[in-house]
Amino acid sequence: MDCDDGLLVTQPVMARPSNTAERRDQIVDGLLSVMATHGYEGASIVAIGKAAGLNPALVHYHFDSKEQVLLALVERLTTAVRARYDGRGLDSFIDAHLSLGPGADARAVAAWNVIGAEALRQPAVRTLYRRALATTLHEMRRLVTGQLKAQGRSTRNAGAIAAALVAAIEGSFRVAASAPRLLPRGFAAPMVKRMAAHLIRSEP
Amino acid sequence: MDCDDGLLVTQPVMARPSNTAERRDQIVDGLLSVMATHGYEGASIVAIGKAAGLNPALVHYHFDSKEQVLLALVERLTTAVRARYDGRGLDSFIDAHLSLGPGADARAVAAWNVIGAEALRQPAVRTLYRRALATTLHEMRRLVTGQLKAQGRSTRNAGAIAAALVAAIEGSFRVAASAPRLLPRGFAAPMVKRMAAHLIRSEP
Amino acid sequence: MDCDDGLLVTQPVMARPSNTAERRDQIVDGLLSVMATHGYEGASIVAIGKAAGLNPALVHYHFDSKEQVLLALVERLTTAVRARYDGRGLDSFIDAHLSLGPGADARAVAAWNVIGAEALRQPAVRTLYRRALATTLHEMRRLVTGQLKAQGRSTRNAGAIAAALVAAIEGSFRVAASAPRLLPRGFAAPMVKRMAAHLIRSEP
Amino acid sequence: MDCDDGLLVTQPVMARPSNTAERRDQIVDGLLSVMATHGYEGASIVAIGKAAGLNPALVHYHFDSKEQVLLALVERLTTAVRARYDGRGLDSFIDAHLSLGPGADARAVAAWNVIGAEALRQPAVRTLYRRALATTLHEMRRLVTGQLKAQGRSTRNAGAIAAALVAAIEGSFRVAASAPRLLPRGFAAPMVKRMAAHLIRSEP
DNA sequence: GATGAATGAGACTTCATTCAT
DNA sequence: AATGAATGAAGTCTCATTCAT
Repeated sequence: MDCDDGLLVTQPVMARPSNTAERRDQIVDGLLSVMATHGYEGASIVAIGKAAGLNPALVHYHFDSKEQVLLALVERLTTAVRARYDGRGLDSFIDAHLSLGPGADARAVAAWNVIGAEALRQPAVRTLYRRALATTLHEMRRLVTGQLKAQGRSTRNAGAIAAALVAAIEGSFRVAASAPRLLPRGFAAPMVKRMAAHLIRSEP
Repeated sequence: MDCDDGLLVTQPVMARPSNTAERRDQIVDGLLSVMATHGYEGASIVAIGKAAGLNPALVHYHFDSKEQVLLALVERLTTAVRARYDGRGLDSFIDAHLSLGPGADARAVAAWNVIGAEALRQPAVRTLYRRALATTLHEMRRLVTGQLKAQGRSTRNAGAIAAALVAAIEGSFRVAASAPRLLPRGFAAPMVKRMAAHLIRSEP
Repeated sequence: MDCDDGLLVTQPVMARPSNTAERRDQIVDGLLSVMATHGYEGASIVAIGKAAGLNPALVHYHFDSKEQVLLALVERLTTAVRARYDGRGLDSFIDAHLSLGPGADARAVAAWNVIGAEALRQPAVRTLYRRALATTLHEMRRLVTGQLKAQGRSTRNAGAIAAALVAAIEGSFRVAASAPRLLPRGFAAPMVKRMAAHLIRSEP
Repeated sequence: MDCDDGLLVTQPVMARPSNTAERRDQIVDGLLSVMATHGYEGASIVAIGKAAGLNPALVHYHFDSKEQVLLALVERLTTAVRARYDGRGLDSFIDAHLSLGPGADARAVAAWNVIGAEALRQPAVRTLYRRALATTLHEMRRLVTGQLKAQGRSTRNAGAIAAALVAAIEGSFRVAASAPRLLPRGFAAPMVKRMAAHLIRSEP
């Protein structure tokens, strides 16, 4: 039988199991909810706490600042998109972004718009947001170039085509979040995929 | 002793000529500038005043509230787009929105994104923003339907095509405002026009 | 009769006379009072406002931050001492610091102690506090050296003598503020002057 | 199975040997360190814990409140001075306070200043601080009176002389803590001893 | 019209303290 | 004894708005 003589007792036993990961998730989710419906200005710490079902002061126990919560949310959203993409080509990539399947989340779409606006104000957010856009643009261009080459076409306009497709995706979020009732249901993914096909096919 | 030279006879004697219209313009322009660079949260009354070169207290002399300034800005932006459209068809409509000519205003593009986000929080803004989107969608659909008919095609998908084109326009704003250096210069208008042509031509 | 044609009307008339100087004085005085009795931690903005008879929010209208108020107080105290010194020699210098005359202010004495402690925490306070000490030390040394020379004595120890005298002065504040009832009234100035005379006279 | 080797038989079986005394010392030392460099405001429980190398929550296990830690520190400092005094006369008493020997501790000097300021705010601290001052004053007066009598002089001014000497001691702390580089090294003890000798010798 | 001052509400954040493991 | 989590109070500061000149 092991006899602990107390010499290593200073940092043992994990007196209380940590639930930080879980709580952080809750809080980020609270921010997501509030932001999707009330914008970033409306997302006060108190509101976040309420949405998360937690005491507002806990937010600052698990995050250093409100900005950190927002950054965590940005990462969650970008990670989620990446997770939906299975690497199987342009159409799949578009679908992953427009999230037509069960992963669809209206809150995420609305929040993404708010983040785009908040990127103006908070340099750290801007950095993450731009990085996300850059990553998307880069991958889109790679996929477009691939298809162009496969069809023996010029890749001169690959950049512009990729940019236009990303714009169409981002714009679909915008429009969908702001005026959901004005739009045909599920118009986005098929249309963007058609756009992609046409733009590629019409290159020389 | 009368110092008024009498040219402005509709004003009561001794009164200064009203400069309200001019001041309101200055203030709205101040909001536009600040919002484009610091978001709506960063657009305090003091900041607006500074950007407008006016004493901040004047803002509340000429507007009842900060929200009123924002509404005036929304109207100015939508009016400007409408003014650029000469009514000569789909391409002209797209150009008017993507404002490639001398009317281009990076501030307006950025501000429009912020307004889209702020629409979540302020019902009055939401109303104007949705109305602007609805107007654009409606006109776009009219133009698309016109071209489809002119080419003897089905108009069943006119709504989805219009929505996709508007999304591409709005998305171009978004992407352009957030990551101007990642994009080919002036990619937007030609690409969206190509998209429009292809989508229409591929309808049965 | 002068007829103002309105061209220079943009920044005229001083619509409302500024009372900032007066208010700032009130606020600094409020801090002085609170700090003397409740230390710096007890000097919340609300407490300062109450002591000054002003709305607490006004503090931030007239000062950028609480630290600025403290800095203004430090400057007021050092200026007051300098103002009491008429430049007439060592004894006069000592009297100016120990403020035996009508300029005496128990609050200032207590506050000076608190400032000395707060200098540890706030670099800006530390800078001012040290500068004040340095100025006093420098002048004290000049005066001591003058007397030593006048008496044909070595000035080798002038620095140590000056330091000891300044220490005695500062210590008198400390002791007086903390235990006023334990001390003989008005003991400080005569004793420090006697110390000065003796230390000088006993140099070789 | 018993792991306790039985050496600490006064403890209940299986219990850890108490380390409370040691932990309390660590915590008091943590406060001393933090307070010397960051003042009392900067001495949060977290900061104390970090300085002590302990989990912050332990502070409240070993002390009822933060104030109790401060009181323990005050007692430690006063006890230390008393311990350095060997009861052999005025010079020895002065040396004990100015702690020129190996007992010197810059942290203690700085902390003592902070305690003097904090005495304004916390009645319990004030009590201890005043008691310490009173004890020092009382002993100093006893020593001064003794020397005066031994030299056949009037003891009328003994109180003022003692007060001035205590002031010089306390002031040396102040000045030393705030502007160490402006002062001749080790100036304090010799100068105060010289002051004492002169003041006594010049009494009638 | 113009402007300095004033105010009440509310934001984020820190912190001593208590609780639960 | 030790430690992660939780909480309520309070602090500084910002801001839209109103007031007074």
